[in-house]
Amino acid sequence: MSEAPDKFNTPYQPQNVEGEIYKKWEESGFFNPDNLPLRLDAQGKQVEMEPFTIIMPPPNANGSLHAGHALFVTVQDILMRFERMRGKKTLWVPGADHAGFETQVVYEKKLEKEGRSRFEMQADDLYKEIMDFTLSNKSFMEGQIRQLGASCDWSREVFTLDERVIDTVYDTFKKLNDDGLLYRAPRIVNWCPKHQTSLSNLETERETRTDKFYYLKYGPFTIATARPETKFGDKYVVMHPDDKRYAQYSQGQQFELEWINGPITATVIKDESIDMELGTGVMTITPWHDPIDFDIAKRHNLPYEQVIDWRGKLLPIAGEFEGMNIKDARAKIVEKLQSKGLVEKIDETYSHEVPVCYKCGREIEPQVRPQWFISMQPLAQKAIEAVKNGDVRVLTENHEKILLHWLENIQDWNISRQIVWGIPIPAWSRSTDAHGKQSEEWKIQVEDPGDGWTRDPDTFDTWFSSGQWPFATLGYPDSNDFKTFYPTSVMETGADILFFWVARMLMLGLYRTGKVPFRDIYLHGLVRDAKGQKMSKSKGNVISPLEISNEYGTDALRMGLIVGNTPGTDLNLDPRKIGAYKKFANKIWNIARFVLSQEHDGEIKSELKDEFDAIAADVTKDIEEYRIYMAADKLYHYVWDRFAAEILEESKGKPEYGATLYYLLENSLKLLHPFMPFLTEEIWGSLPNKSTLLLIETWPVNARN
RNA sequence: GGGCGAUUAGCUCAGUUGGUAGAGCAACCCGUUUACACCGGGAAGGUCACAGGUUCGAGUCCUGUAUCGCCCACCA
Repeated sequence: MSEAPDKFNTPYQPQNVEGEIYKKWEESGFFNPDNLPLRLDAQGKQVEMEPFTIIMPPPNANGSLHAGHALFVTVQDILMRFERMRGKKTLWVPGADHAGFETQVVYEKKLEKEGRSRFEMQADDLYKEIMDFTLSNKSFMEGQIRQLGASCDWSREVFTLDERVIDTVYDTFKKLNDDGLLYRAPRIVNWCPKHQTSLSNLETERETRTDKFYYLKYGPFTIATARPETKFGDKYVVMHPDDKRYAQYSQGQQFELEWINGPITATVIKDESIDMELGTGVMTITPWHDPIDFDIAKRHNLPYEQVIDWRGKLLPIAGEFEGMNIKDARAKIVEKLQSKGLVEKIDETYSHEVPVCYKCGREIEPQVRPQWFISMQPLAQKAIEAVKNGDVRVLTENHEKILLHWLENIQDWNISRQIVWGIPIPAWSRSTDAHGKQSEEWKIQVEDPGDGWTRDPDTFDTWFSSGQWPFATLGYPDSNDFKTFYPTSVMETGADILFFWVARMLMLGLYRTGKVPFRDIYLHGLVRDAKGQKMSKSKGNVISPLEISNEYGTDALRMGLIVGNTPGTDLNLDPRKIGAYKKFANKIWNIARFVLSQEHDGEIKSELKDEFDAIAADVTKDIEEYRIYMAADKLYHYVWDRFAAEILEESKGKPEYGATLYYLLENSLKLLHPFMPFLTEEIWGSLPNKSTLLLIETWPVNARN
């Protein structure tokens, strides 16, 4: 009888081995594709290694990793370890995201707690403070990614504010300008009065509200509005040209009327965008604070005037209401309208949707502000083609539909943000006075053009730079890495950032490099709590993956995140399920203990080998086709129900099984390694005659091609 | 308003191209004969939302209904 090493006398204790194992892997250098051992064919000739690349979605360096991070690290690590063992030249590029607005919001909350405010700080000081905050979070976060077992190449780690990333972003901005796809224009933007910045459409959410709907007398008309506080400057009344009720009024006709702060002159406008069914079929317009009104004003070349300031207070145009917060002002204004007999009726049950800031929930105040916009349609068109002709494949099919639908209805993208934490926009302006006409001249460049020029104080939307991540990280256009590893193999990320990030990467990648940035898009769903509720701090149901890892072991956490989790659908993370896989880890541990106590002599039983090889082939196919949840489940059942429960029991007292047991153990460890890397590596080190790491062992099934 | 999805055991969910329903947890009975009590054995539990259709055969494909959910959108 052989003896299993002493460590097998106690149950498997992940906390004792994981740190050491990770250190061994990292020090081996094999996370770096340049150091991988050469593969030789049967004739001893060196085999050309096919690249396999994943760019890790860079976690926001503003806090701890959450369950979603643990999920993507696990999925990607499984693919990387699988392909590495299959002899591919595997590169997994880790990163960290400065996460512009997101991080600034986190930092502002911190400032608030300290009784400070960013609006009282110098931009440079604020920037420096957030940088320190971000960098310390970044190194903290890197430790957590290691704890989850990520076999990524730390020597190639990229931060979204690295110089070469910024340079790439600047080049793209300039190219967009040169190609006529960039414009600066006063447009209605989504303005958050709390955060004092504009936001893209994706950064707003909708809330259904029941508000009062006021029917106001406007000269001979009745207009309906939910926002009387915006109506001070309304001097145009608009109706549909075909509306018979108002046929007697003609375009441009003027009339006098008594309004909130006195008599005004109004003008009739006919516009086909008016819905005759809604309200009274007549409305006045507030072009500065409403997108529809803005479009009407633009079509008819009407002036527009700001009524509400950037902090949500009324401007002098409001007369006696100047300086009031719009919320407080509404009731007072209605009171005054009522006293003047201008309120016809009030509908108390008007239900509508209002846009709110996705961070603070405050109502968005549409404001006109000159911003940088990208004309998205030409970019989207290329992306649509790439999806349709299969250059990029989307998992799953329903996400492909969602993506295409969004791309087909794309809107121009506002990439200016009025925050300091981000990449400064490389644009300079000066006003010129040509022929008595004031106008603004812009230059797109990083260097100061000289006297009289002022730099745009805004920064880029983070997603504009993130959208260039795959080619920026790989050193487009000249580096060897770019030539070797681009297009990358898989983009694996959350379905919730399909539009924010994946779609933008696809469009900008195609635009800059002419190639798709990734071949496959693998989207995972949201990680919810055991009951299927969204995790949130306020509910107190947030499950920290690191705590789970400490309690049950990283391998158990990984299995719990994978099994039963089909791509694209949400996953409920139940600690009890993780507990089940902790038991599985111990089961494998004890299988090893038993097998190591046997002599490994004799013949390998061919029917058991064939049976195993069939499972191995099956599992291989599952991983190749991204059914990793199924591969993990199959291994679980083979190892427990077949190998341990039947084969092992059958072998007791029969020494001729020795070689078979070793064969099955060794190869099971290989198959399990991508899923449960720590445990399998630890056992591998205890097998006789094993001097190399399991990390770079050869996968038991040949690659398909 | 438009789009996408879900409905399978008490709970949470799998079920790859259509071929007599599966897991984890919970609940029930039994068992400490040296791999493992982080265990073993056994039994129980589902008209696969509903109604039609295609098929020799449907949880799986098609149509409709109901309920739930998600995403997108400038209705005053």
